[in-house]
Amino acid sequence: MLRLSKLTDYATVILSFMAKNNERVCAAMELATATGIALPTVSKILKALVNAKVLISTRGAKGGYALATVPEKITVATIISALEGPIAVTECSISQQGCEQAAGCNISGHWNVINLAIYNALESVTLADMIKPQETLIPIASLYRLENHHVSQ
Amino acid sequence: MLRLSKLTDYATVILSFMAKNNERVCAAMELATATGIALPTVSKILKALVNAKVLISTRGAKGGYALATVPEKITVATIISALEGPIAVTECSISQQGCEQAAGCNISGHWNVINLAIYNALESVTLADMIKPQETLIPIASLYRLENHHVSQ
DNA sequence: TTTAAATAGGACTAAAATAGTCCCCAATTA
DNA sequence: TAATTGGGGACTATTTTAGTCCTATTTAAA
Repeated sequence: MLRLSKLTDYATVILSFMAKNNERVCAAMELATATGIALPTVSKILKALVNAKVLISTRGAKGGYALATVPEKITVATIISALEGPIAVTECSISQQGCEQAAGCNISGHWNVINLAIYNALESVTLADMIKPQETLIPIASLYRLENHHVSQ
Repeated sequence: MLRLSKLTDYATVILSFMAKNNERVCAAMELATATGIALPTVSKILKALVNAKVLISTRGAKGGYALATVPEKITVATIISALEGPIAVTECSISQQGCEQAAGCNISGHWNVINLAIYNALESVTLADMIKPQETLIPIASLYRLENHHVSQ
């Protein structure tokens, strides 16, 4: 299904909330309450986002988290990478030493093309876009193409 | 990491082999031998591809599997959908009834934009492309952007 | 008509990845 | 110095994925 993890999904919810309160420093507890996500989970996500330099943290009383930059500069690609590592659809795209199927497989170059296309798509949407009211909502009809290919497995 | 399943990866290897032997009907056993993937696993993948109408099967002695159409018409998006279901990065993109975070989350429309971008990328590469010798190999340098965002988690 | 070869379908087990929780430490402020 | 807040990492539980196996069905050929 080519799915993102739940944690990544949560991260966008948390970051969206923070973007709307742009100036403020938010404590993990506050974010947990605001989003309805359990505190330990929120903490885990925030730590990953700090490591990826998406957020800046302040320790101690009155501490908390704040966006490291403006929402316009935080891309979806960055958020996904922060929680899931590099964006690559196959293992062999990451480890440079090719796969065990080397005999039958010489298609890694093509996966790279696909990776790049996906990366560009993810890089083109920012946190600022995500908190916009959905004027840009796309017509339902165009989504049916996605469903057409579903096969119960 | 936004990763495809191993089975999907195997499927591209199997289909690539078949595309190169275009005319022939291949038995599961033959494909297992050619690709080095275990027979039961190959079988499972072939069944899914038949369900998705990517392959046509013939039962009985001298039976086997053949491509349902020319490699030019089999897209990566179709192959992925066959093994993993619809291409959608978040749960809420699939079930139309929104998520539990409804209060804090009104970004599903934006996920849909992302889904569509990814889908288009996957739809633009065909099985025929994948079996081409890699004249189109992209420069290593352009991939470094992907790695930059890696964060150990 | 029988036998062998092959797929269909689904149940089942094993392995791996993900999600979620918890604890103890470090830093900051009042 | 006490209270508050994040940092880091270990740990458990859950879910998903991978992989195997069994039985039925179909077909070609002996």
